[in-house]
Amino acid sequence: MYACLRRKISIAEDILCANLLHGAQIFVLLAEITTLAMKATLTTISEKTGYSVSTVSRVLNGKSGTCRISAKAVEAIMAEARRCNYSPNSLAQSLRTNKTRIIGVILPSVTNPFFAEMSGSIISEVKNRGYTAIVAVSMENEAEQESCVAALLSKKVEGIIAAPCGSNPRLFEELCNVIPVVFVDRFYSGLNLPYVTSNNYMGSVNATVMLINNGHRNIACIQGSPVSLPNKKRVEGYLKAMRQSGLEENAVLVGDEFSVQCGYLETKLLLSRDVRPTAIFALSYTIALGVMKALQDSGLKIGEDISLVSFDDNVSLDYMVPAITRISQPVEEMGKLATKILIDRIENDTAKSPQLELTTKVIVRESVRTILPAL
Amino acid sequence: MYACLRRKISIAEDILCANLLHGAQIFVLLAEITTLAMKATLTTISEKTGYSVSTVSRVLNGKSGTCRISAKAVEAIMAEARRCNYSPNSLAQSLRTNKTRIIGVILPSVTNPFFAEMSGSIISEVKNRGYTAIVAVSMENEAEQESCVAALLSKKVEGIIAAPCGSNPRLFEELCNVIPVVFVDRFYSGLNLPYVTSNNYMGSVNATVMLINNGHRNIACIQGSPVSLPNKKRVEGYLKAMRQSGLEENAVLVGDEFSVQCGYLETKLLLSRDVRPTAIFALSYTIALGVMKALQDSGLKIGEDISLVSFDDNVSLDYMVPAITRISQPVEEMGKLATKILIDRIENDTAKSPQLELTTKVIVRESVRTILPAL
DNA sequence: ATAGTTTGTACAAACGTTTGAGCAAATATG
DNA sequence: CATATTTGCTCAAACGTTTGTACAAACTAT
Repeated sequence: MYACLRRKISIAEDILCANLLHGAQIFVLLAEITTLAMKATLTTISEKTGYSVSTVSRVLNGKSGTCRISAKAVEAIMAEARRCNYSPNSLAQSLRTNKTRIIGVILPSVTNPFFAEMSGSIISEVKNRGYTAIVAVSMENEAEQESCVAALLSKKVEGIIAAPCGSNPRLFEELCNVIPVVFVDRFYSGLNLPYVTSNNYMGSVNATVMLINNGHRNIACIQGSPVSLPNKKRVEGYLKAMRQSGLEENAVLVGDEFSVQCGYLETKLLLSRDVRPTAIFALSYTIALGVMKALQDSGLKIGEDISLVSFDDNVSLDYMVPAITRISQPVEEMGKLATKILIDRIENDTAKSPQLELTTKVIVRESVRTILPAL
Repeated sequence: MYACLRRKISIAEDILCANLLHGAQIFVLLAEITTLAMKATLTTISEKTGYSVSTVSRVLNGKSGTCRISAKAVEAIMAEARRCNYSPNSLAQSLRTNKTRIIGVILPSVTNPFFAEMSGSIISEVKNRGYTAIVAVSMENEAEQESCVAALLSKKVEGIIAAPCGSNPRLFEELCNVIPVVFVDRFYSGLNLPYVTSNNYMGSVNATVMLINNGHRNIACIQGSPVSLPNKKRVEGYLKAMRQSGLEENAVLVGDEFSVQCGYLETKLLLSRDVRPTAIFALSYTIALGVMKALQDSGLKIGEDISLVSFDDNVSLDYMVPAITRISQPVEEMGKLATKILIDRIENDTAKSPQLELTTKVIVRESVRTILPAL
């Protein structure tokens, strides 16, 4: 670990041997390097200043006031700490105090733009609160998710923020007996744990109603993974809106995965049906990309020949031709809120653990055509 | 921290009080919960089994073979460890062994798709090697970057992978005296440290030559942050290719930031010039998005009225109309290699620390028009 | 039977902190 | 001047590991 340093010292020693005449000067060099090499601890500071380790500790923790420490001692200790660039050993601190100030984050992915933004927002908020985040990736794989939890626990994280994968709540059911857990985006309705998600149901209702209001009757919906709770809610919203408008007969629900390929294939199939949909509601950004590809293949123009609405916001959707109308979730806010809830609970056992649904927003662009009612 | 558990126990006690008659049954419940509550340590296992802490430690570390431990002891200890769900306390281990098996990652952002993919690849590779990654975000801010380093050091990371921001190498110059450092994507040419980047220079040459071979003479280049080394290399490549074809007079280099806005504004300005470029080379994905927006504003059709090539790959570029020709970097491989180099160096002081440039690839789509030479 | 070897285990120190308790010396109070 | 209080500090234990050393007991060889 300190290889470079050792190398440097060994070089210094070589120089020393080769230059015995200039001993004094060399010693300065060696002293400097040694300062760096000698990782400062309370003990080294204690030895240098002549104060006990406990006094040094209290001074460096700013307890000089409450613990009656002389100004002289404070000054000497602070000076030495600065000189040797002291930084406390978190490991020892944590071991002693039983607080690591680390929180674990489990996400299914970190490249998917939605979760990328989520992780960015969590990392930054966690840091703001003086904690450190360790983010682990489950890859939508329950076994992997379990291994993430194990890894985080052995690092003694004080709490976990998770967008769980799979439908079996067992892991988290046990986990929440050990440390505080907050879900984000996804959650298990069976577990009465705090979560922050967006109102997927209403977002989906709004999208569908918008299409209906624009004259669409045959609206197909391409869903992602059916076990995902947000997906379920979106599907519910779609079906509800269709039913409410007496269009339940026309509802077409296909798809089984949040992927470009799923969007692509399902669109191909939709286009070969007897009754072609006039609008497609893609339940994720990736699915929408697949839809767009398939429509291009068929030479259909979005916003003219067929309409498209996508769930999830992504800056690139504004650069498509035409720009894609979509439902956006307050991703950043979700991350920040989840972090806040978790840390509040860590620091205060009695803090409330709410279950929040933030509102989604329709971002209107040009991918929805208005169909005039046939008279 | 153990609030939920305490609550559960307290509930259990309530039940106990209320049901003294069914004592036996209740005790089982309490025992179960207590098992969970009592965080297993070497000491607890030692007490339960009657073997000393050292024996327990050796057994659980698989040293029973080399340390002559009886099969009986191994069995008893393993059984108890399983029963109480023992998991070693990493903090104590690390404190004792001076190895944390944590590596720090410093990236300028984690939402930018390039770095999102990078972080995903690093996190996964780090985990494969049995380590844990802590990723910190510098937000392209040198002060923040310094605070990231401090945070990581206090967590006693064993090495750092960084895509540094800013142009001052001081921080990393000092850092590399303390722990191994590997740069990824960006690096400081003044520091002789290992890095993994892609051949930005050749990628840029190739892109420019392709445009020239397609008959373009007025090729504008929109750069990102001029202090960024990859940016510099790309600019060099562009200029080199232009010069080599005797087009140095035609070279137009604008821009100063990797952002959508920069791409947008610079394109607006380019279009208002006396000599309009027939092709634009955007040095990043975000810049390309801005370019596309500006071109749409002006009613110019990409691939017909004007050509566009972008640096960086992004799946959404295939869904633009037309799909955008681009230079792709092996992002995932860069992350994996950097991780491998770092961990090899951590585990083996004498491991080599190479400086790698992976090759870029041209992904040909439909955004480049062939201009026939005027005779 | 004696000496030598092997086997199985325990002891104790160390890693760097934090923190309650203790204790002289200095100061204040009567 | 004797007693009480305050001041400024130190001691020592503890957190959960790892690991070098020590040491009986059980064998083996003579």
